[in-house]
Amino acid sequence: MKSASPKAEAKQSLTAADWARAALDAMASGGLEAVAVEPLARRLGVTKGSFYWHFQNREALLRAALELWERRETEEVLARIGDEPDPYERIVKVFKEANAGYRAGRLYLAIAAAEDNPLVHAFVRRVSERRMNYLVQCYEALGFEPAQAEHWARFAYATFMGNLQIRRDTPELIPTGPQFNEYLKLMIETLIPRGAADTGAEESHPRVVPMRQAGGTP
Amino acid sequence: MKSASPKAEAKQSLTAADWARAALDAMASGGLEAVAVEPLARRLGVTKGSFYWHFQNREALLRAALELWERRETEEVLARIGDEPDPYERIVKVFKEANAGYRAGRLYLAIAAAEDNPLVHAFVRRVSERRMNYLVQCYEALGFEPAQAEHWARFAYATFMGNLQIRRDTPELIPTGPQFNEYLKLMIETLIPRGAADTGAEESHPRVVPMRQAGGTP
DNA sequence: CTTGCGCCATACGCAAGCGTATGGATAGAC
DNA sequence: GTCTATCCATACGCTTGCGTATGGCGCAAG
Repeated sequence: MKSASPKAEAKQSLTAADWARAALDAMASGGLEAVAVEPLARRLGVTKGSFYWHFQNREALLRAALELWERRETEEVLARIGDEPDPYERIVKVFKEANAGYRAGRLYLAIAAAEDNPLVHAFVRRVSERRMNYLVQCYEALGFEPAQAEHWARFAYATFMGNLQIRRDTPELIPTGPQFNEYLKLMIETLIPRGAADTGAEESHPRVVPMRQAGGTP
Repeated sequence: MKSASPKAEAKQSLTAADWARAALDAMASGGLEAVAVEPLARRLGVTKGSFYWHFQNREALLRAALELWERRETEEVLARIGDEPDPYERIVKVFKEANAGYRAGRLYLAIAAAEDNPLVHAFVRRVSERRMNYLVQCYEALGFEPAQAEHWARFAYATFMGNLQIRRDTPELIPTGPQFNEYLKLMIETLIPRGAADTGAEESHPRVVPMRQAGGTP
Protein backbone atom coordinates (compact mmCIF):
# COMPACT_ATOMS: atom_id res chain seq x y z
CA MET A 1 0.00 0.00 0.00
CA LYS A 2 2.32 2.70 -1.23
CA SER A 3 4.76 2.10 1.65
CA ALA A 4 4.50 3.89 4.97
CA SER A 5 5.29 7.39 3.74
CA PRO A 6 2.39 8.67 1.62
CA LYS A 7 4.24 11.92 0.86
CA ALA A 8 5.96 11.22 -2.42
CA GLU A 9 9.48 12.56 -2.41
CA ALA A 10 10.69 12.46 -6.00
CA LYS A 11 11.22 9.53 -8.34
CA GLN A 12 8.72 7.21 -6.76
CA SER A 13 7.33 4.21 -8.51
CA LEU A 14 4.90 4.68 -11.34
CA THR A 15 1.17 4.39 -10.69
CA ALA A 16 -1.70 3.39 -12.90
CA ALA A 17 -2.73 7.05 -13.00
CA ASP A 18 0.67 7.96 -14.42
CA TRP A 19 0.13 5.49 -17.24
CA ALA A 20 -3.35 6.83 -17.88
CA ARG A 21 -2.07 10.40 -18.10
CA ALA A 22 0.68 9.36 -20.47
CA ALA A 23 -1.85 7.50 -22.58
CA LEU A 24 -4.04 10.59 -22.86
CA ASP A 25 -1.04 12.70 -23.85
CA ALA A 26 -0.09 10.19 -26.50
CA MET A 27 -3.65 10.17 -27.75
CA ALA A 28 -3.69 13.93 -28.12
CA SER A 29 -0.51 13.74 -30.17
CA GLY A 30 -0.87 10.69 -32.32
CA GLY A 31 -4.41 9.42 -31.99
CA LEU A 32 -5.63 6.13 -30.66
CA GLU A 33 -2.92 4.08 -32.29
CA ALA A 34 -0.34 6.05 -30.34
CA VAL A 35 -1.60 4.43 -27.17
CA ALA A 36 0.85 1.55 -27.50
CA VAL A 37 2.40 -0.22 -24.57
CA GLU A 38 6.02 -0.35 -25.57
CA PRO A 39 6.33 3.21 -26.90
CA LEU A 40 4.64 4.53 -23.78
CA ALA A 41 6.99 2.50 -21.62
CA ARG A 42 9.98 3.98 -23.43
CA ARG A 43 8.58 7.45 -22.97
CA LEU A 44 8.15 6.82 -19.25
CA GLY A 45 11.65 5.40 -18.94
CA VAL A 46 10.55 1.87 -18.06
CA THR A 47 9.73 -1.35 -19.90
CA LYS A 48 6.66 -3.43 -20.57
CA GLY A 49 7.25 -5.30 -17.35
CA SER A 50 6.04 -2.25 -15.47
CA PHE A 51 2.91 -1.84 -17.55
CA TYR A 52 1.66 -5.39 -17.23
CA TRP A 53 1.98 -5.17 -13.50
CA HIS A 54 -0.40 -2.17 -13.34
CA PHE A 55 -2.80 -3.19 -16.12
CA GLN A 56 -4.15 -6.41 -17.50
CA ASN A 57 -3.83 -5.40 -21.14
CA ARG A 58 -3.94 -2.49 -23.54
CA GLU A 59 -7.70 -2.13 -23.42
CA ALA A 60 -7.60 -1.66 -19.67
CA LEU A 61 -5.22 1.25 -20.18
CA LEU A 62 -7.52 2.67 -22.81
CA ARG A 63 -10.45 2.46 -20.46
CA ALA A 64 -8.50 4.19 -17.70
CA ALA A 65 -7.41 6.95 -20.07
CA LEU A 66 -10.95 7.50 -21.32
CA GLU A 67 -12.30 7.61 -17.80
CA LEU A 68 -9.69 10.19 -16.92
CA TRP A 69 -10.71 12.17 -19.99
CA GLU A 70 -14.41 12.05 -19.14
CA ARG A 71 -13.67 13.09 -15.57
CA ARG A 72 -11.57 16.02 -16.69
CA GLU A 73 -14.16 17.12 -19.22
CA THR A 74 -17.02 17.33 -16.76
CA GLU A 75 -14.93 18.65 -13.89
CA GLU A 76 -13.26 21.40 -15.84
CA VAL A 77 -16.40 22.56 -17.54
CA LEU A 78 -18.42 22.59 -14.36
CA ALA A 79 -15.60 24.24 -12.45
CA ARG A 80 -15.16 27.09 -14.89
CA ILE A 81 -18.67 28.02 -15.84
CA GLY A 82 -20.79 26.21 -13.33
CA ASP A 83 -21.31 29.22 -11.10
CA GLU A 84 -22.42 31.61 -13.82
CA PRO A 85 -26.06 32.47 -13.19
CA ASP A 86 -26.84 34.19 -16.49
CA PRO A 87 -27.56 31.62 -19.22
CA TYR A 88 -26.42 34.08 -21.86
CA GLU A 89 -23.03 34.43 -20.22
CA ARG A 90 -22.86 30.67 -19.78
CA ILE A 91 -23.05 30.13 -23.50
CA VAL A 92 -20.53 32.90 -24.10
CA LYS A 93 -18.13 31.29 -21.68
CA VAL A 94 -18.57 27.89 -23.26
CA PHE A 95 -17.73 29.40 -26.59
CA LYS A 96 -14.66 31.25 -25.41
CA GLU A 97 -13.38 28.23 -23.54
CA ALA A 98 -13.84 26.09 -26.60
CA ASN A 99 -11.90 28.50 -28.75
CA ALA A 100 -9.18 29.26 -26.23
CA GLY A 101 -8.19 25.85 -24.92
CA TYR A 102 -6.88 24.28 -28.05
CA ARG A 103 -5.46 21.29 -26.29
CA ALA A 104 -8.75 19.92 -25.00
CA GLY A 105 -10.32 20.32 -28.40
CA ARG A 106 -7.48 18.58 -30.12
CA LEU A 107 -7.83 15.73 -27.68
CA TYR A 108 -11.53 15.44 -28.42
CA LEU A 109 -10.90 15.27 -32.14
CA ALA A 110 -8.24 12.61 -31.67
CA ILE A 111 -10.55 10.49 -29.55
CA ALA A 112 -13.58 10.99 -31.74
CA ALA A 113 -11.58 9.98 -34.79
CA ALA A 114 -11.52 6.45 -33.39
CA GLU A 115 -15.23 6.14 -32.85
CA ASP A 116 -15.21 2.81 -34.65
CA ASN A 117 -13.79 1.38 -31.45
CA PRO A 118 -16.89 0.53 -29.41
CA LEU A 119 -15.28 1.47 -26.12
CA VAL A 120 -14.25 4.86 -27.45
CA HIS A 121 -17.64 5.35 -29.00
CA ALA A 122 -19.41 4.90 -25.67
CA PHE A 123 -17.30 7.59 -24.03
CA VAL A 124 -17.58 10.03 -26.91
CA ARG A 125 -21.30 9.57 -26.94
CA ARG A 126 -21.66 10.28 -23.25
CA VAL A 127 -19.46 13.37 -23.35
CA SER A 128 -21.18 14.77 -26.42
CA GLU A 129 -24.66 14.20 -25.07
CA ARG A 130 -23.72 15.84 -21.80
CA ARG A 131 -22.43 18.90 -23.62
CA MET A 132 -25.50 19.10 -25.80
CA ASN A 133 -27.81 18.77 -22.82
CA TYR A 134 -25.99 21.58 -21.11
CA LEU A 135 -26.41 23.84 -24.11
CA VAL A 136 -30.06 22.90 -24.50
CA GLN A 137 -30.68 23.87 -20.90
CA CYS A 138 -28.93 27.17 -21.47
CA TYR A 139 -31.16 28.00 -24.41
CA GLU A 140 -34.24 26.90 -22.54
CA ALA A 141 -33.22 29.20 -19.71
CA LEU A 142 -33.08 31.96 -22.29
CA GLY A 143 -36.74 31.39 -22.95
CA PHE A 144 -36.75 29.09 -25.94
CA GLU A 145 -39.22 26.29 -26.05
CA PRO A 146 -37.66 22.80 -26.10
CA ALA A 147 -37.68 22.17 -29.84
CA GLN A 148 -36.12 25.52 -30.70
CA ALA A 149 -33.65 25.25 -27.83
CA GLU A 150 -32.50 21.94 -29.19
CA HIS A 151 -31.99 23.35 -32.65
CA TRP A 152 -30.01 26.32 -31.41
CA ALA A 153 -27.94 24.16 -29.08
CA ARG A 154 -27.06 21.77 -31.87
CA PHE A 155 -26.28 24.70 -34.12
CA ALA A 156 -23.93 26.23 -31.56
CA TYR A 157 -22.32 22.92 -30.72
CA ALA A 158 -21.70 22.15 -34.37
CA THR A 159 -20.17 25.55 -34.89
CA PHE A 160 -17.56 25.31 -32.22
CA MET A 161 -16.81 21.71 -33.09
CA GLY A 162 -16.16 22.90 -36.62
CA ASN A 163 -13.95 25.67 -35.33
CA LEU A 164 -11.87 23.07 -33.56
CA GLN A 165 -11.57 21.13 -36.77
CA ILE A 166 -10.55 24.18 -38.78
CA ARG A 167 -8.03 25.19 -36.16
CA ARG A 168 -6.45 21.77 -36.28
CA ASP A 169 -6.47 21.19 -40.04
CA THR A 170 -5.93 24.68 -41.41
CA PRO A 171 -4.97 27.11 -38.64
CA GLU A 172 -4.11 29.70 -41.28
CA LEU A 173 -7.83 30.10 -41.87
CA ILE A 174 -8.38 31.25 -38.28
CA PRO A 175 -7.57 34.93 -37.83
CA THR A 176 -5.50 36.24 -34.96
CA GLY A 177 -5.61 39.29 -32.75
CA PRO A 178 -8.50 41.73 -33.13
CA GLN A 179 -9.72 39.92 -36.23
CA PHE A 180 -10.29 36.85 -34.11
CA ASN A 181 -12.28 38.84 -31.59
CA GLU A 182 -14.46 40.17 -34.37
CA TYR A 183 -15.05 36.64 -35.55
CA LEU A 184 -15.93 35.47 -32.04
CA LYS A 185 -18.27 38.40 -31.60
CA LEU A 186 -20.05 37.60 -34.83
CA MET A 187 -20.61 33.99 -33.83
CA ILE A 188 -21.75 34.83 -30.32
CA GLU A 189 -24.18 37.51 -31.41
CA THR A 190 -25.55 35.26 -34.12
CA LEU A 191 -25.84 32.08 -32.09
CA ILE A 192 -27.46 33.72 -29.08
CA PRO A 193 -30.29 35.63 -30.71
CA ARG A 194 -31.63 38.59 -28.81
CA GLY A 195 -35.08 38.00 -30.20
CA ALA A 196 -35.18 35.23 -27.61
CA ALA A 197 -38.40 33.25 -27.58
CA ASP A 198 -42.17 33.40 -27.55
CA THR A 199 -42.51 33.21 -23.80
CA GLY A 200 -41.41 36.31 -21.96
CA ALA A 201 -37.71 35.66 -21.77
CA GLU A 202 -35.56 37.16 -19.08
CA GLU A 203 -34.16 40.15 -20.97
CA SER A 204 -31.20 40.54 -18.67
CA HIS A 205 -28.23 40.06 -20.92
CA PRO A 206 -26.47 42.99 -22.54
CA ARG A 207 -27.08 43.74 -26.18
CA VAL A 208 -23.43 44.36 -26.85
CA VAL A 209 -21.15 41.53 -25.93
CA PRO A 210 -18.52 42.67 -23.47
CA MET A 211 -15.30 41.53 -25.02
CA ARG A 212 -12.71 40.61 -22.53
CA GLN A 213 -9.58 39.49 -24.23
CA ALA A 214 -10.26 36.13 -25.77
CA GLY A 215 -6.80 34.94 -25.24
CA GLY A 216 -4.09 32.60 -26.01
CA THR A 217 -4.03 30.88 -29.35
CA PRO A 218 -0.40 29.78 -29.61
CA MET B 1 -0.43 -1.21 -73.00
CA LYS B 2 -3.65 -2.72 -71.79
CA SER B 3 -3.76 -5.23 -74.64
CA ALA B 4 -5.41 -4.48 -77.95
CA SER B 5 -9.00 -4.34 -76.78
CA PRO B 6 -9.55 -1.24 -74.69
CA LYS B 7 -13.13 -2.22 -73.94
CA ALA B 8 -12.89 -4.09 -70.68
CA GLU B 9 -15.05 -7.19 -70.75
CA ALA B 10 -15.23 -8.43 -67.19
CA LYS B 11 -12.48 -9.67 -64.91
CA GLN B 12 -9.64 -7.80 -66.50
CA SER B 13 -6.41 -7.11 -64.74
CA LEU B 14 -6.33 -4.61 -61.94
CA THR B 15 -5.14 -1.08 -62.61
CA ALA B 16 -3.50 1.50 -60.40
CA ALA B 17 -6.82 3.37 -60.36
CA ASP B 18 -8.53 0.30 -58.94
CA TRP B 19 -6.05 0.28 -56.10
CA ALA B 20 -6.52 3.98 -55.49
CA ARG B 21 -10.29 3.59 -55.32
CA ALA B 22 -9.98 0.68 -52.92
CA ALA B 23 -7.59 2.72 -50.79
CA LEU B 24 -10.08 5.57 -50.58
CA ASP B 25 -12.86 3.20 -49.60
CA ALA B 26 -10.68 1.69 -46.89
CA MET B 27 -9.82 5.16 -45.67
CA ALA B 28 -13.48 6.09 -45.34
CA SER B 29 -14.08 2.99 -43.28
CA GLY B 30 -11.04 2.61 -41.09
CA GLY B 31 -8.97 5.77 -41.42
CA LEU B 32 -5.48 6.15 -42.73
CA GLU B 33 -4.15 3.04 -41.03
CA ALA B 34 -6.66 0.98 -43.00
CA VAL B 35 -4.73 1.79 -46.15
CA ALA B 36 -2.54 -1.28 -45.78
CA VAL B 37 -1.13 -3.23 -48.66
CA GLU B 38 -1.88 -6.78 -47.64
CA PRO B 39 -5.45 -6.22 -46.35
CA LEU B 40 -6.27 -4.28 -49.51
CA ALA B 41 -4.84 -7.06 -51.62
CA ARG B 42 -7.00 -9.60 -49.82
CA ARG B 43 -10.04 -7.40 -50.33
CA LEU B 44 -9.27 -7.18 -54.04
CA GLY B 45 -8.74 -10.90 -54.32
CA VAL B 46 -5.05 -10.72 -55.15
CA THR B 47 -1.76 -10.66 -53.27
CA LYS B 48 1.01 -8.17 -52.59
CA GLY B 49 2.71 -9.23 -55.79
CA SER B 50 0.08 -7.35 -57.72
CA PHE B 51 0.39 -4.19 -55.68
CA TYR B 52 4.15 -3.84 -55.96
CA TRP B 53 3.89 -4.13 -59.68
CA HIS B 54 1.56 -1.09 -59.88
CA PHE B 55 3.09 1.01 -57.11
CA GLN B 56 6.53 1.55 -55.70
CA ASN B 57 5.43 1.54 -52.07
CA ARG B 58 2.60 2.36 -49.70
CA GLU B 59 3.16 6.11 -49.84
CA ALA B 60 2.72 6.08 -53.60
CA LEU B 61 -0.68 4.47 -53.12
CA LEU B 62 -1.54 7.08 -50.53
CA ARG B 63 -0.61 9.84 -52.90
CA ALA B 64 -2.72 8.34 -55.66
CA ALA B 65 -5.69 7.97 -53.33
CA LEU B 66 -5.41 11.55 -52.11
CA GLU B 67 -5.15 12.85 -55.64
CA LEU B 68 -8.27 10.91 -56.53
CA TRP B 69 -9.98 12.41 -53.49
CA GLU B 70 -8.99 15.96 -54.37
CA ARG B 71 -10.11 15.47 -57.95
CA ARG B 72 -13.49 14.11 -56.88
CA GLU B 73 -13.97 16.93 -54.38
CA THR B 74 -13.47 19.72 -56.86
CA GLU B 75 -15.21 17.97 -59.74
CA GLU B 76 -18.30 17.02 -57.81
CA VAL B 77 -18.70 20.37 -56.15
CA LEU B 78 -18.24 22.29 -59.35
CA ALA B 79 -20.49 19.93 -61.26
CA ARG B 80 -23.39 20.19 -58.86
CA ILE B 81 -23.48 23.83 -57.90
CA GLY B 82 -21.20 25.44 -60.42
CA ASP B 83 -24.00 26.61 -62.70
CA GLU B 84 -26.07 28.28 -60.01
CA PRO B 85 -26.07 32.02 -60.69
CA ASP B 86 -27.57 33.22 -57.40
CA PRO B 87 -24.94 33.35 -54.65
CA TYR B 88 -27.62 32.83 -52.02
CA GLU B 89 -28.74 29.60 -53.64
CA ARG B 90 -25.12 28.55 -54.04
CA ILE B 91 -24.59 28.65 -50.29
CA VAL B 92 -27.87 26.86 -49.72
CA LYS B 93 -26.84 24.12 -52.11
CA VAL B 94 -23.46 23.76 -50.47
CA PHE B 95 -25.18 23.34 -47.16
CA LYS B 96 -27.65 20.79 -48.35
CA GLU B 97 -25.03 18.80 -50.17
CA ALA B 98 -22.86 18.80 -47.08
CA ASN B 99 -25.69 17.49 -44.94
CA ALA B 100 -27.03 15.02 -47.45
CA GLY B 101 -23.94 13.27 -48.73
CA TYR B 102 -22.77 11.64 -45.57
CA ARG B 103 -20.17 9.52 -47.28
CA ALA B 104 -18.04 12.38 -48.57
CA GLY B 105 -18.10 14.05 -45.19
CA ARG B 106 -17.10 10.90 -43.43
CA LEU B 107 -14.22 10.54 -45.83
CA TYR B 108 -13.08 14.07 -45.13
CA LEU B 109 -13.10 13.45 -41.39
CA ALA B 110 -11.14 10.25 -41.81
CA ILE B 111 -8.51 11.95 -43.91
CA ALA B 112 -8.29 15.05 -41.76
CA ALA B 113 -7.83 12.90 -38.67
CA ALA B 114 -4.40 11.96 -40.04
CA GLU B 115 -3.22 15.50 -40.60
CA ASP B 116 -0.01 14.71 -38.75
CA ASN B 117 1.08 12.97 -41.93
CA PRO B 118 2.68 15.76 -43.97
CA LEU B 119 1.42 14.38 -47.27
CA VAL B 120 -2.14 14.19 -45.98
CA HIS B 121 -1.82 17.63 -44.46
CA ALA B 122 -0.93 19.20 -47.78
CA PHE B 123 -4.03 17.78 -49.46
CA VAL B 124 -6.37 18.64 -46.62
CA ARG B 125 -5.02 22.16 -46.59
CA ARG B 126 -5.61 22.63 -50.30
CA VAL B 127 -9.13 21.23 -50.23
CA SER B 128 -10.12 23.27 -47.19
CA GLU B 129 -8.73 26.49 -48.55
CA ARG B 130 -10.51 25.93 -51.83
CA ARG B 131 -13.81 25.41 -50.05
CA MET B 132 -13.30 28.47 -47.90
CA ASN B 133 -12.41 30.60 -50.89
CA TYR B 134 -15.56 29.48 -52.62
CA LEU B 135 -17.69 30.46 -49.66
CA VAL B 136 -15.92 33.78 -49.28
CA GLN B 137 -16.68 34.57 -52.90
CA CYS B 138 -20.31 33.66 -52.35
CA TYR B 139 -20.62 36.03 -49.45
CA GLU B 140 -18.80 38.76 -51.31
CA ALA B 141 -21.24 38.27 -54.17
CA LEU B 142 -23.99 38.81 -51.62
CA GLY B 143 -22.59 42.25 -50.98
CA PHE B 144 -20.38 41.74 -47.96
CA GLU B 145 -17.08 43.50 -47.84
CA PRO B 146 -14.07 41.17 -47.76
CA ALA B 147 -13.48 41.09 -44.01
CA GLN B 148 -17.11 40.36 -43.17
CA ALA B 149 -17.40 37.86 -46.00
CA GLU B 150 -14.45 35.98 -44.60
CA HIS B 151 -16.00 35.87 -41.15
CA TRP B 152 -19.33 34.62 -42.42
CA ALA B 153 -17.69 32.08 -44.69
CA ARG B 154 -15.60 30.68 -41.88
CA PHE B 155 -18.66 30.64 -39.65
CA ALA B 156 -20.66 28.69 -42.21
CA TYR B 157 -17.83 26.34 -42.99
CA ALA B 158 -17.25 25.60 -39.33
CA THR B 159 -20.92 24.92 -38.84
CA PHE B 160 -21.28 22.29 -41.49
CA MET B 161 -17.97 20.73 -40.56
CA GLY B 162 -19.31 20.43 -37.04
CA ASN B 163 -22.51 18.92 -38.34
CA LEU B 164 -20.46 16.25 -40.08
CA GLN B 165 -18.68 15.54 -36.83
CA ILE B 166 -21.90 15.30 -34.84
CA ARG B 167 -23.45 13.05 -37.46
CA ARG B 168 -20.49 10.71 -37.28
CA ASP B 169 -19.96 10.64 -33.52
CA THR B 170 -23.51 10.95 -32.18
CA PRO B 171 -26.05 10.56 -34.96
CA GLU B 172 -28.79 10.36 -32.34
CA LEU B 173 -28.32 14.09 -31.79
CA ILE B 174 -29.29 14.85 -35.39
CA PRO B 175 -33.05 14.93 -35.88
CA THR B 176 -34.79 13.17 -38.74
CA GLY B 177 -37.70 13.98 -40.99
CA PRO B 178 -39.39 17.36 -40.67
CA GLN B 179 -37.38 18.16 -37.55
CA PHE B 180 -34.24 17.97 -39.64
CA ASN B 181 -35.68 20.34 -42.21
CA GLU B 182 -36.49 22.80 -39.46
CA TYR B 183 -32.92 22.56 -38.25
CA LEU B 184 -31.55 23.08 -41.75
CA LYS B 185 -33.83 26.05 -42.26
CA LEU B 186 -32.67 27.64 -39.03
CA MET B 187 -29.02 27.32 -39.99
CA ILE B 188 -29.53 28.58 -43.52
CA GLU B 189 -31.57 31.60 -42.48
CA THR B 190 -29.09 32.42 -39.77
CA LEU B 191 -25.92 31.92 -41.75
CA ILE B 192 -27.11 33.85 -44.81
CA PRO B 193 -28.32 37.05 -43.23
CA ARG B 194 -30.85 39.00 -45.21
CA GLY B 195 -29.51 42.24 -43.82
CA ALA B 196 -26.73 41.63 -46.31
CA ALA B 197 -24.03 44.25 -46.28
CA ASP B 198 -23.31 47.96 -46.26
CA THR B 199 -23.07 48.23 -50.01
CA GLY B 200 -26.34 47.88 -51.81
CA ALA B 201 -26.57 44.14 -52.09
CA GLU B 202 -28.51 42.41 -54.79
CA GLU B 203 -31.77 41.73 -52.97
CA SER B 204 -32.83 38.94 -55.25
CA HIS B 205 -33.05 35.92 -53.02
CA PRO B 206 -36.30 34.85 -51.42
CA ARG B 207 -36.99 35.64 -47.79
CA VAL B 208 -38.36 32.21 -47.11
CA VAL B 209 -36.12 29.34 -48.01
CA PRO B 210 -37.83 26.95 -50.42
CA MET B 211 -37.45 23.57 -48.78
CA ARG B 212 -37.06 20.73 -51.16
CA GLN B 213 -36.67 17.50 -49.33
CA ALA B 214 -33.20 17.34 -47.83
CA GLY B 215 -32.95 13.68 -48.12
CA GLY B 216 -31.24 10.44 -47.67
CA THR B 217 -29.14 9.81 -44.59
CA PRO B 218 -28.94 6.02 -44.54
C1' DC C 1 19.72 -11.20 8.64
C1' DT C 2 16.32 -13.22 6.15
C1' DT C 3 11.75 -13.31 4.42
C1' DG C 4 8.21 -11.54 1.63
C1' DC C 5 6.18 -8.38 -1.40
C1' DG C 6 5.96 -4.49 -4.49
C1' DC C 7 7.87 -2.98 -8.79
C1' DC C 8 10.34 -3.68 -12.79
C1' DA C 9 13.85 -5.88 -16.43
C1' DT C 10 14.79 -9.50 -19.60
C1' DA C 11 13.68 -12.92 -22.72
C1' DC C 12 10.54 -15.45 -25.46
C1' DG C 13 6.71 -16.66 -28.72
C1' DC C 14 3.35 -14.83 -31.75
C1' DA C 15 0.93 -12.04 -35.30
C1' DA C 16 0.65 -8.40 -38.78
C1' DG C 17 2.50 -5.55 -42.15
C1' DC C 18 6.28 -3.64 -45.36
C1' DG C 19 9.37 -4.46 -48.97
C1' DT C 20 12.14 -7.75 -52.11
C1' DA C 21 13.17 -11.58 -54.93
C1' DT C 22 11.92 -14.72 -57.64
C1' DG C 23 9.00 -18.01 -60.39
C1' DG C 24 4.75 -18.93 -62.94
C1' DA C 25 0.84 -18.12 -65.90
C1' DT C 26 -1.43 -15.98 -69.88
C1' DA C 27 -2.02 -13.63 -74.09
C1' DG C 28 -0.77 -11.35 -78.14
C1' DA C 29 3.32 -10.83 -81.69
C1' DC C 30 5.75 -13.13 -85.25
C1' DG D 1 4.44 -22.94 -82.22
C1' DT D 2 7.70 -20.27 -79.95
C1' DC D 3 8.65 -15.74 -77.63
C1' DT D 4 8.16 -11.88 -74.85
C1' DA D 5 5.95 -8.65 -71.99
C1' DT D 6 2.43 -8.14 -68.58
C1' DC D 7 0.44 -9.29 -64.36
C1' DC D 8 0.39 -11.85 -60.32
C1' DA D 9 1.68 -15.74 -56.64
C1' DT D 10 4.90 -17.53 -53.41
C1' DA D 11 8.41 -17.28 -50.23
C1' DC D 12 11.66 -14.85 -47.43
C1' DG D 13 13.69 -11.37 -44.10
C1' DC D 14 12.78 -7.49 -41.33
C1' DT D 15 10.39 -4.53 -37.91
C1' DT D 16 6.91 -3.38 -34.40
C1' DG D 17 3.76 -4.31 -31.05
C1' DC D 18 1.03 -7.58 -27.81
C1' DG D 19 1.06 -10.69 -24.15
C1' DT D 20 3.52 -14.12 -20.91
C1' DA D 21 6.97 -16.07 -18.05
C1' DT D 22 10.37 -15.60 -15.07
C1' DG D 23 14.05 -13.62 -12.63
C1' DG D 24 16.05 -9.70 -9.95
C1' DC D 25 16.38 -5.79 -6.88
C1' DG D 26 15.03 -2.92 -2.88
C1' DC D 27 12.84 -2.18 1.29
C1' DA D 28 10.16 -2.81 5.33
C1' DA D 29 8.56 -6.41 8.78
C1' DG D 30 9.81 -10.02 11.75
